[in-house]
Amino acid sequence: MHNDHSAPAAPSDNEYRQQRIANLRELEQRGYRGFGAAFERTGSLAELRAGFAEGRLVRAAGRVVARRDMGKSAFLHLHDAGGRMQVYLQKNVLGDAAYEAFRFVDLGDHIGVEGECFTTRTGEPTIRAKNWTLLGKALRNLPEKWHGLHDVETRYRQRYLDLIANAEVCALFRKRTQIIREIRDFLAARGFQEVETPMMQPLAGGAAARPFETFYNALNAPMYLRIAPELYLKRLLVGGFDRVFELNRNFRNEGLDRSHNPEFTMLEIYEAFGDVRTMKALIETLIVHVARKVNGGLTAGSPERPIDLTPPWREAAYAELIRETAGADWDALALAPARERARSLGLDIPAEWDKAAITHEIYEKLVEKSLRHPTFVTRLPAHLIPLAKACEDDPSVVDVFELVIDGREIAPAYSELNDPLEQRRRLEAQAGGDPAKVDEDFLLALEHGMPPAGGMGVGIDRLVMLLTGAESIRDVILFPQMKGKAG
RNA sequence: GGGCCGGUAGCUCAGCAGGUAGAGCAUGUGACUUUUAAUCACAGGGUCGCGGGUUCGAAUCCCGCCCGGCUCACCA
Repeated sequence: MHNDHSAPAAPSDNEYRQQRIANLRELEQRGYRGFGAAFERTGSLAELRAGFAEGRLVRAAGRVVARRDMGKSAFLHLHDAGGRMQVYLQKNVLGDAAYEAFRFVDLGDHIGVEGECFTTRTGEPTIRAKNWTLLGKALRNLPEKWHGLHDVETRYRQRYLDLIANAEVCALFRKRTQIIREIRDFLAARGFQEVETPMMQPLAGGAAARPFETFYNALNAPMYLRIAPELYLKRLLVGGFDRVFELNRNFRNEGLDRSHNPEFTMLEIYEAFGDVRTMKALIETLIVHVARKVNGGLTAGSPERPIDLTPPWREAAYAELIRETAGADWDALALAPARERARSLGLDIPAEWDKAAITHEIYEKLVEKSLRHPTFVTRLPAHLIPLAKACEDDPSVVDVFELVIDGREIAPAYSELNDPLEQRRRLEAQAGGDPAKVDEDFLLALEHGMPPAGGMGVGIDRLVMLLTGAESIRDVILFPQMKGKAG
């Protein structure tokens, strides 16, 4: 029992909190409301700065993040999500009572001010406050103004502090929002209909992963959080929706690391009468479009590791990439020399592995990681992917691609299997003889006829990592999963 | 799960051949009506992640645990 499931501890107390509560009481006695009502602003701080005009009367609100007190006058910096503005307080302008009361405002408090715009002799656009009002008292100290908040654990656990202290984090999450909006607009403009399918499912299908389990009392039945929306989206293809997509959360009861969070955002797209080639054209156009919109160009990744998204992207067969890494004679090698070849490439190969397993180890450990710029890997071995159609010229490989960028799988796409009899054989094999694990409701839908279709999944968090240069999935999820804190 | 690194004031960090815990910012008091990392003077502030052990004495050494980061492995 490592995790602490008890109720969170009461907030810790300290001298700063006591001091701030005392200041709050002091302000209340002077007629201020500690936690004020709505405050009509002329604009956000960024808008006020953009529309700055000497002598203009404005109303501004924000968090006090810096304060330079000089006796009978003081400078403040107000801060909001998009910008910053300097405010000048003068005793003879505000009057004695309002000026004195301001002594009890702390860094971190939200205030509103009204006053005229002017420029200081150092050239800083500034509001000369005629009056001020308290909008929300802060009872806790903020991270330090200069060094900011570095502690990674605090940044994730108390993201609001990260957003206050680190402007680039704010900018990254704005970009994430923009990316998702561009994707929706792009797909809508091409006739794709956004749909919502169940997140709570009686069987967790459409992928191979451990699901989170819960219990629905009214039905007296177990339920699972979805690991993929795929089987419901295919039911919609049967129903005649010919272009659908869903952009929402999946849940997988697996480990946590730099590229895995138990809940993550997935885009799944299905196009009736298409196949893997229509998906290829779609994803290339989509990512190029989004990169141009949010990055202003086709360079992605981090400055240390730039990625060139200029189309057309490379397309290469799985076997071809293996030969590039393992030798042109790889296909002809017998098991023993193949094992020796793989070991000579630095891989740890157990003696009992067959050649297909060794080949895939080379792909995962050497080939995939070396594919920095976008590459469509096609014609994967059929045994790896049970839900795709076989290639017509070679039944040992399937008609799919995996889009790999910066060594990470960004989007797999298939020519979807629409043969209900074949689908039943594969699902029954996957269920390992347990009929309760076969999604009969899905098979019933398929038996009513699903058109041929191209389908694709796009890991949105990983796409955001690519377009922002983030190195951890935790940097692109506002509230990433963390272990419970004990001790 | 293995290895390595880390957790000290609200924040950023020093201190670790064992000898009563430090700095900067922030906070408090005082001075200052164009500052912007404001400046000047003085002051307060700590369960050194948690629990054991060794020792006259532990932030420091040893053991266990918690949390985080990197990395390898595993799973998909």
